Amino acid sequence: MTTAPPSPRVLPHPTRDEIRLDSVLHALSDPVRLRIVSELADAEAALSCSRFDLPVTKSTTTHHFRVLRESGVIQQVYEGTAKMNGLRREDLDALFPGLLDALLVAARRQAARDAHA
Amino acid sequence: MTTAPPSPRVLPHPTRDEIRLDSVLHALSDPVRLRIVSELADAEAALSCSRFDLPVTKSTTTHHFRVLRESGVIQQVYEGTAKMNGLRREDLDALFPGLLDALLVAARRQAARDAHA
DNA sequence: CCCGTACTACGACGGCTATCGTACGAGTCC
DNA sequence: GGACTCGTACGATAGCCGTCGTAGTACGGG
Repeated sequence: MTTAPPSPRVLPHPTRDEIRLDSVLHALSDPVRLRIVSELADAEAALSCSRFDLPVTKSTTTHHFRVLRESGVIQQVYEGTAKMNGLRREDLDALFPGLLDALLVAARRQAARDAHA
Repeated sequence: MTTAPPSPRVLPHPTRDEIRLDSVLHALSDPVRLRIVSELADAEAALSCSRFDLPVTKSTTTHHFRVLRESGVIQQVYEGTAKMNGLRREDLDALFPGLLDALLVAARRQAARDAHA
């Protein structure tokens, strides 16, 4: 058809220079997204979206992953039907040294406090 | 009078245990508030609200300071007509070691990038 | 006592956003 | 081709939030 058939199989990511601290913090200020990032960091490898057991529906999950991608926190690539997610650790460390690690430690501590409750 | 005379001169703060990472990150995800925290860290001493030159009205300023206080990021005490603000560095460092420093460095780097733009 | 300064309280408004359901497209496997 | 899985797009909804203006309170000084 006349309709341009733009294969939406490639996803837009911000370049390293386009990553903004405000956006990163906003992305991480949601409990669901913080949890995603924590699990991703523990995995040390790219995970498909469906590998996460989140307390929201699939629609909402898609939304959260997009927020993380558009803020530059994660990288997403299609692999067959699955979409693999990986932390953009290099970029984040280069831009904001120590921040990601501190955030991950903080998230772990908060989770521990919550468990003890 | 019969009216309980609750001197509103003392402000409610969360205890250290009540400080939540989600709330802290949310508080810091606003550019205005991040800027307040940066200036506060540079000052190394308590500052009155009016010491800040922010691009919002006084009403909004009050709002932002309240968010920071209620999330546990800053401490506020009245001193005459002024309200002095200080970072809760000890509490934050105890709860989330390294986080505040990493955030301050990140904020400084982001500001530098913005200036070069 | 009156005024000025510092900050607050309240209400309003517009915009963002987390959530969902449903309908759909892209790949894989039989 | 047909069915199944993974993920998307779109619309709707409800709640939160940043912003403001105005009116008001608390404190200190003349």
